[in-house]
Amino acid sequence: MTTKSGFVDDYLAYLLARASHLISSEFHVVVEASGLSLMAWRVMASLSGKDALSVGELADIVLAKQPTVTKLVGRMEDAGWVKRCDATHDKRQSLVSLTAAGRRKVKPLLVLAQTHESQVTADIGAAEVAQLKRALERMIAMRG
Amino acid sequence: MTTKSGFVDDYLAYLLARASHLISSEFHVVVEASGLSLMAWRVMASLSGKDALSVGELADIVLAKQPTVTKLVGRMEDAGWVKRCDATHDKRQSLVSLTAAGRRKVKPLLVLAQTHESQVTADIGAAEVAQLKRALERMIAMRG
DNA sequence: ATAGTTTATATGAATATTCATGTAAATACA
DNA sequence: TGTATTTACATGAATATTCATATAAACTAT
Repeated sequence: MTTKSGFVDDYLAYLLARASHLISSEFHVVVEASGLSLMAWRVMASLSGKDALSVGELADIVLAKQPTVTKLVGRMEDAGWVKRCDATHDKRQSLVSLTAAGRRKVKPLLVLAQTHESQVTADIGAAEVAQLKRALERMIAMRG
Repeated sequence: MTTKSGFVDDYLAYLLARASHLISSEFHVVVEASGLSLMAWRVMASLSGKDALSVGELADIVLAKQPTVTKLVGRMEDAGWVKRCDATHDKRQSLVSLTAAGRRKVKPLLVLAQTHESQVTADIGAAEVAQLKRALERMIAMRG
């Protein structure tokens, strides 16, 4: 059931939060089926492209606080999905990267994420989604 | 700094999460200045229009799990912002409503939220925001 | 009405997040 | 260069969230 509430209904911040939650939740089912948390998935997806990212960069990307990411990465390290190494140029930084096992783990999820997005796009309309993305990107670029 | 990452960059779920987080964070500063958590603000904003909402309805609206809301409402009750009463028709339900103090507390925030949204709209463009809202509403209506 | 099922909320234990702070490395500048 | 400041990360304590489950009320079908 989708309950409507007076104030929040037409409030941009709420519409964004609700739409985000909705889309994430759908894929969350797939993610959890593979034994990862939503946050762990975000970390691994973020690392997939790159060679490595610092804890601070990861925190920015996955929208969590630094201590949260430090501990999340610790758990993921224990699980064997990521590894850390100290940066050579800036020895304060802790660089996080996927292990071979991590890459194997996340690979099918990247495909499934694309599939999910394609389904959303099919439901809503390619033009509409493209427009929505542009609007979101502009918003992020402008205020981020 | 806004770090970009290969995969997540153009991923709809991520753009939504990032935009949502961005907008919420901006207003979060205002909310915290008044001594409320983001979740407490959501609850109080949701209750502002209505006479009362059940714990389940609130959980749906504020995008949290039911036990989370039960405990959040408990804390807010201790703080004096909301009160509970048992529903007459369905005695399983616990109906939550704002106290007089809660209404006084949230009233200025509702105004500030409008102000904030107006600022975002001014920055991004009224037409663009209207279009964005429509897209989000359709998405929510279709898949919610 | 009765038994079985579903639904709404509460609660304790486990887990995750956050705040405040500490440490060490980098940077600024006197 | 030496000292002050800032930055990046880690960590322990406090807080919040979630999972699993319990309870009680409402429905369903007989």
